[in-house]
Amino acid sequence: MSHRAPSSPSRLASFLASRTEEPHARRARRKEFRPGELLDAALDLFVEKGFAATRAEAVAARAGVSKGTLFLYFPSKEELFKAVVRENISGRFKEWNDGFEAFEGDSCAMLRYCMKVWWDRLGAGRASGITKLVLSEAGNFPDIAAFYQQEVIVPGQNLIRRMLQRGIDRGEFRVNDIDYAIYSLIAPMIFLIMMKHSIGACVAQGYPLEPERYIAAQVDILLHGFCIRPGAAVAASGAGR
Amino acid sequence: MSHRAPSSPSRLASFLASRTEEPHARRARRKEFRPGELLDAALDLFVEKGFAATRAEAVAARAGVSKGTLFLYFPSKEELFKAVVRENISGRFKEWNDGFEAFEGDSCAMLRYCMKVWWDRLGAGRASGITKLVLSEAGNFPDIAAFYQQEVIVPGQNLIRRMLQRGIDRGEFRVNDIDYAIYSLIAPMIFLIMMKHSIGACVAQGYPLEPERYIAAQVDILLHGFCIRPGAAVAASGAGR
DNA sequence: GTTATATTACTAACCAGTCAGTCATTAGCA
DNA sequence: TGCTAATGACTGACTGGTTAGTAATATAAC
Repeated sequence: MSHRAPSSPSRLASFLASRTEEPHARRARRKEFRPGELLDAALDLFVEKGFAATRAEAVAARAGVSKGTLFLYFPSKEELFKAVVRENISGRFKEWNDGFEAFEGDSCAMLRYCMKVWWDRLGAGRASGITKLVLSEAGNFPDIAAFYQQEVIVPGQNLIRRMLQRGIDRGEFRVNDIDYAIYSLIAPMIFLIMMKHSIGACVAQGYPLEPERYIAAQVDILLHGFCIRPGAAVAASGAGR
Repeated sequence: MSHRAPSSPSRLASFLASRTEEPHARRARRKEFRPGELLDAALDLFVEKGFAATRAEAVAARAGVSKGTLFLYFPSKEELFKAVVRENISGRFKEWNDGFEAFEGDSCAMLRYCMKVWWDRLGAGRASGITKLVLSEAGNFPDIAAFYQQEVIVPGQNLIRRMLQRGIDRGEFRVNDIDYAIYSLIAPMIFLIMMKHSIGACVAQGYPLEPERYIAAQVDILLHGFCIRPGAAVAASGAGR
């Protein structure tokens, strides 16, 4: 239990390092690695069980330390969670913004590209479970909701808005109500996240919802709604994948 | 606390009845009213706090009884929850099916009509909070998830599928992938529910998401994607509202 | 007075966060 | 090189508080 094998590359590195240096170290002093290992364990458990149902002791155990050590590095469960969000989501916005700024090509292709990038970099990984967690437990933890709102939701919506605005400015998108058109992109993403981390993950359905196929279907419909020349653009970008 | 004023019409009726019949009845025997009052209180609290965070004692207190009485009528918290679902959701499917069967008119109008009916009868009320709850806590309560799956999700998806099939059969909808087109309808509904009962309800945003406007925007985009003659149908049904 | 209904007090089990103490490590010294 | 003292990372029992469900007791209704 306390000497379980690590599952991620970064954890593997420090694990092997500690093994070779100190073959039996049950109480090894590894100050520099603890925060990262605790964050990694916390992400796993928060995604699996949610915030309220994740026990601090379980996080510590998964990181190979005792509960006391967890509270040595993070002042509370809530601060631990915020650190997980910063590590896995908000800290990566700059990279996504740069990718958006650098994009060249028509806006239909950009929309399709963004959905794919979103899935590859966020949706498909563990981090999307954080979004599910926040939506699920916002009502019971208003501080977390407010934190997530300003740290993730506001920047995310700004990015999508600028993407739509680019399409309008270039004369490629026909959008009546830009404030609500944003949700046409967000809703399918949120739904996919909920399916992946909720009902879809625990009920043995006959239909496991293939993400790529789902995204393709949603994007096709969105492009019919947004694009001024949908037929050409949809066919072109569809062939490009 | 135990004699708080009731907040819904049905509860008001039984409350007044008990007051006039028995002016001081602290321990009145009202066997026939208890289950309904408990279910009503449970719906309120489950929607407000979720399943895990709702305390059995709070449900009992809101219904004006002690905790022991709650367990006299429902063998466990989980059975109480299932009874709430039957009372508020699965018990109403027949009515919705009948409404669908009786619909006359083109399929674009039907799609628009169904979204509106869904919002008026389910989304706008307390019952939509149950859907949010199940999606939020499915992972921690697999029995509840399985129950909801067969009791609500399967019948609901069947209804939507038949609606799309009707559009295809009548030559009004162009749908490539009917299994995934279903999600194009479900995703905006689920997203709206999550906004209403999660982040949207607890964070003081500048944008409170007007449901009717949101639904109108989504339906317009869907009709552009589905309808074979979107221009005419969208304009016509849009004018009809 | 009997019975069905309702209450209260209880059990057993949880869990975040604390703190007094342990022990691996290292700095200082001979 | 070998010994001792000081450090601080780490531990786990403990506190104070929580809650689903039960059992003994009380009372309303007939």
